Amino acid sequence: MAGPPRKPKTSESARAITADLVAVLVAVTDGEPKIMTIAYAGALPSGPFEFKHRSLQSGLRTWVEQQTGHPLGYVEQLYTFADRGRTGDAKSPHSISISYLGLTREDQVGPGSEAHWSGWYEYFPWEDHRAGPPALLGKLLAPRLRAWSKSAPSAALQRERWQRAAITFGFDDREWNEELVLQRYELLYEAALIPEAVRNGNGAAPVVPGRAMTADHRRILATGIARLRAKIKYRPVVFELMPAEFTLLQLQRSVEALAGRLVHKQNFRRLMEQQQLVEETGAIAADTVGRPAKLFRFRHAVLAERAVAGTKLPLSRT
Amino acid sequence: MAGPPRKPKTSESARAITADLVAVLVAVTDGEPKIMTIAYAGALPSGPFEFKHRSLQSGLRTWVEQQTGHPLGYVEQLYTFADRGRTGDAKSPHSISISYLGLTREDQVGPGSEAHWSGWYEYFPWEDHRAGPPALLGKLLAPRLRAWSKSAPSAALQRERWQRAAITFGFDDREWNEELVLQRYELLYEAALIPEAVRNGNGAAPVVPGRAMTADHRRILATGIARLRAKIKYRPVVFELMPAEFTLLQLQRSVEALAGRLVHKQNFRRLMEQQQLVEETGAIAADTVGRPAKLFRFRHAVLAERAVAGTKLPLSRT
DNA sequence: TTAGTTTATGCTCAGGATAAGTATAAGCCA
DNA sequence: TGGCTTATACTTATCCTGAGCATAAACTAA
Repeated sequence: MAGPPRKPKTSESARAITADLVAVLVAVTDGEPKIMTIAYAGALPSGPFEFKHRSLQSGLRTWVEQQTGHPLGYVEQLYTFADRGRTGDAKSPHSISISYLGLTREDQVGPGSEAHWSGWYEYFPWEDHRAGPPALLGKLLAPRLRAWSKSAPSAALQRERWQRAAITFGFDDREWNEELVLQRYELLYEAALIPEAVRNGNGAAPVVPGRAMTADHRRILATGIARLRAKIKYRPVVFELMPAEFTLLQLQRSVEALAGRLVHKQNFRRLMEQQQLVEETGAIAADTVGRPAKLFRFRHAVLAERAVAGTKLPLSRT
Repeated sequence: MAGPPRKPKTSESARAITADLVAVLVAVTDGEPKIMTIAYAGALPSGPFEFKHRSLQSGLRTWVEQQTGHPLGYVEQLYTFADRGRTGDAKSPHSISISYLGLTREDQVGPGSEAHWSGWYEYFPWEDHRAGPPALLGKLLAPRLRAWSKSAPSAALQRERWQRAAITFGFDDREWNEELVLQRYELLYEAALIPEAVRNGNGAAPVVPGRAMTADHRRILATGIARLRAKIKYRPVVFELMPAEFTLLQLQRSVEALAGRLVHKQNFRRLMEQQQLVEETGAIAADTVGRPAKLFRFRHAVLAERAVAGTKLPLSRT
């Protein structure tokens, strides 16, 4: 091991990169899904990963808790991105983004910082089907995507494009699949219908409603929403977004907020009951309209009792 | 923007790290699931991520194809790890590992290199339930885990430990859940029953069968197996592991190899049929025992026809 | 006081999916 | 020819799921 001191390995530094942590922090307030944003709602909170952190996850928790002043509950890794030119500057240090999904409650977040809660449907207006398919789907997206399909060089490609659009957006009487958030975003990106896709010049292409974000943050957000929409169907994660006590309707509204579609009330209750995910607190909800509802709490025991709790959602077809 | 030339930002380099790509490459040959290994079956293939690669995924494809001499089919990101001390050497450059799952066929892999195909149940003997629960489950694992449970400081903790063991391994007449590969590995790790957990000194603790791997490669493998076992149930990915033409029994055997458990033959065929995942080639399989079977091929059209193809598996309870 | 509105909660029903079993067909080989 | 193996068709019982009907319990406006 002894020997002449060596020069620092500069060849190594050619491969050196930096790592950023990006968080999709979700809360549901008054039946609306929110995400934490910075930079005037134009970016997701992110910070550098430093090696004083024990692990990626603890690094994320550390700075999120610094920013929000409150411990983070459920955390799950989403995806790692590292496309060259992500930052648009070839000279800038190359960076890898490791994204996470985190669940909290809005009222747990302290003041200060530039953090801000934004409704997530501001970024994806076409994803909210709680009041039926949004008008912009048929009025705006369908014709634009049809035009994009027609612009393909061959007839086969034209059909393929429209088929993809129809499947992901539920055109031509197909069913709406709320989990295809990312596929829809990527299709719109490919069709150059959103600002991120036409950012670097290329003229001002026609653009569809929905707020944009820096870099690929909106793509990360789409990934997070898709993951969460899939997860609530087989894991009891909704409860991370609920207060300690809640009525079944409040719980249902939260699920509907995330899924972007309505569920059948009676079936939803039947499911909650037979899976024993909740238990009555004995109290009755105050300040409500209509017949008073029982208050419930999450049965934390289920997490220990079974490994996978199938929290199926009775989604309405209408 | 003009001004005196600045010194290179050495403060930045404090955060500099390197990124490695690690691959779980899966094939199924003669009804046995295999993974590609290097270093005498003691490590997963891995390589540095360099920024000449356009993206993480293309970086992976590039060096996998260099090593195996054949293009890679299905690829999916698994997880990104970055725990400090992963390498055990605090002075070594900090590194992030981004792991991928890739599906191929063994016969597509060219010669040369130190690559080698190993049966994945060599690393996880307790995961193969095709011939019923392995003997070592009741004979070895149950008593060891029972002892570990008993060694907990409090009665409550003791109960909790055994409950976790029982749930993940299916003790006490619980059902075996083939998807909990990672949870089982991590439990054994926590109980210090596998070499990786007692590697850094700590004396020679009792150890359970199953080949170990360098660093956290066996954990990554467990992640990959778990992901694949979950995925075959709702996405038609098995076909990536099959030759162009196959009999339904061969297809079934591949699924069973991955899932580590048997499926009901008649129901399996019904499912394949009604989901229209395969179509007859018209030919009949040669060199078989028993009644000759029709040959089938994957209907690639389904990938375009629907977004999510529910390839449910009719798993046997017996 | 009553009709109307809102939410809560109990119950039924039909269709589909699923697990499992029975039965028969079609090859081979001793 | 009988026995073995695999292929393939069909049946049955059960459970899950979506959907709707009906009733209860509060409030409010006429």
